[in-house]
Amino acid sequence: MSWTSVLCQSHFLSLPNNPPQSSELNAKFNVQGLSLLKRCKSMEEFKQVHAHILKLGLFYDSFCGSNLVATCALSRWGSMEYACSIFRQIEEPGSFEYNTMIRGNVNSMNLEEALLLYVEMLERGIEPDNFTYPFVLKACSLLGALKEGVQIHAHVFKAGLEGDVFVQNGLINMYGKCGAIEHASVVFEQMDEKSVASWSSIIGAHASVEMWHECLMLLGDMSGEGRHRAEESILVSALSACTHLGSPNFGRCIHGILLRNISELNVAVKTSLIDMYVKSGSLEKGLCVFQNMAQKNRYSYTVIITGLAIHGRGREALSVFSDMLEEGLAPDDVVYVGVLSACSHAGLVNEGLQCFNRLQFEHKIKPTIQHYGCMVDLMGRAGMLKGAYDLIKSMPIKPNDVVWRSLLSACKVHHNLEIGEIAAENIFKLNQHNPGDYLVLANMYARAKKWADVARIRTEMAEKHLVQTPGFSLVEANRNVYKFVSQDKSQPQCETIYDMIQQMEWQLKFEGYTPDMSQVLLDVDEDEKRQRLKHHSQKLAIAFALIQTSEGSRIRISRNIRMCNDCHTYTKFISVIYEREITVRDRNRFHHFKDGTCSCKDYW
DNA sequence: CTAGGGTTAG
Repeated sequence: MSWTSVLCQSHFLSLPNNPPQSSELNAKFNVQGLSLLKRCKSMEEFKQVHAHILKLGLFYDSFCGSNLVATCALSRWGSMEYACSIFRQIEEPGSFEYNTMIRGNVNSMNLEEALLLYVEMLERGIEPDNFTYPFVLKACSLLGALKEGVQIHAHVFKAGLEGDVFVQNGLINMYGKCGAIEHASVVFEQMDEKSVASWSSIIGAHASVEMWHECLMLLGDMSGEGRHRAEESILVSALSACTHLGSPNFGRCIHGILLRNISELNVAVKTSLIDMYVKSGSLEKGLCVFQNMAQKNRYSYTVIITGLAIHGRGREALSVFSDMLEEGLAPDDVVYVGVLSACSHAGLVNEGLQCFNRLQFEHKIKPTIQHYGCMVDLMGRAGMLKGAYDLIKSMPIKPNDVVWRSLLSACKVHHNLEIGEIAAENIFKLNQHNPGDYLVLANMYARAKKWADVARIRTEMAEKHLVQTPGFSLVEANRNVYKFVSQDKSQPQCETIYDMIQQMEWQLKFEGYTPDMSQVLLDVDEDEKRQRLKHHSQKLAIAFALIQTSEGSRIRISRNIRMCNDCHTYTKFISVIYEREITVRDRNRFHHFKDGTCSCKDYW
């Protein structure tokens, strides 16, 4: 039996021990050896084949050698170290060998190594080609190495490859990941022939620097061109844009596109969908998608837990969290932010404290500033002001304005001027000068009848030219969004709205509502205060929606700032009197008013 | 004669 036929029988263990003598046989061996190589299914098997080839003295055939490296570097079971050791034995590696090694290193995230190989290649006078650049660019993008990326871009020009579509895509990604979005756009715009990958890259790049509006514009441009159909990755970026822009209508359109074009949505897409629905107010839709997911991962659990949290459904959030642990998924810091904020929004003090302990001691996560923020919030809302303050003082990281602001607003709710002053002072010390914080402090002084301090704060505000951003409420009706500010008279139906307010007021009184003026900051008499309170933006928006939308339909309102206590109570009454579900979204969470109660259980 | 190119969520 000749040795070649033994080889053809495919088992390397039957390789002969005597190397063939003639060069013709040697060449034949390479063909057989190669097919053998390619059939390897594990590193173990591969090493044995390799040993045999070495023993047969056939290694230095460059074709076979290259394939050895390629197989070892690129297959799923490959080992980069081993590939490297073979690579280093090749006397004159060419661009194929370097490309292979660079790619293998990028795949296994040895990014610096990949770049070093690229440099070595240049030093040895080996010309990188159109397959080299996409990989080294990817290494730069994963490293966020803008400086190196720019250099490589220069090399691309020198090599005359700036028109290669794959190189261009690589450049767009590299610039995008390094945050140099203008450069990414320049490359993109200069492309003659854009591929779907180019669109995906440029849209993803805009998403990664949070240019949400541009994301959606680009998607529009792409569809307008009509040459490429949006694929999953693009739509994930677009969904994320909708979520951040709070644009549920557009989000629903994208859901439609997905359903029409893609048969089975992947985990990433479903996760973005859930996030979009939940953050734009449709918790139920989000839950529905979540429950229909065959496989879930950390991301999916995070969005649903965070979603339940912002809707005030703390208990359910905790139960989903325990499902997650039961599934064997390890929680990370982000999931815990969701869990803790769920506790804080729902007033689950003991559970929150317990989770904070588990996070540190069971799951060995170092609490971040956000976790501390949640805990301060949790304790503060529950009236444990001293505890919250002590926690801040004991933090191993420097507290930021967000943490102090949580404490400040807790002090406002629980009327603790002493700690409130400390909190405010610390915010100002961080060079944060938000009119809102000054006003909260002024309000607390006013309540304590410390008029001199009120005046002092007001002068300070004037000196710093701080003007409070006016609160507004957005409401959807007749497929349009209408904006109301307090005391708004700019709407054409203004009179009807104010008449409606009168009518509502009458009914409210009948049901036992009394205006709560404690949060009106203006220095005016009681009558004037009462008058002002009546026409807060949210009330105008509700009146408008009651007139404009069909009976029994849900009213959705978005606000830029928290609503005052009075608007909260008022809306509860309206929900029962007019039999409407009303959803109000403020900066942090959703309030669902129904049958006279709010999902936040007056705890927000 | 060889391998190979982009991207996705909290």
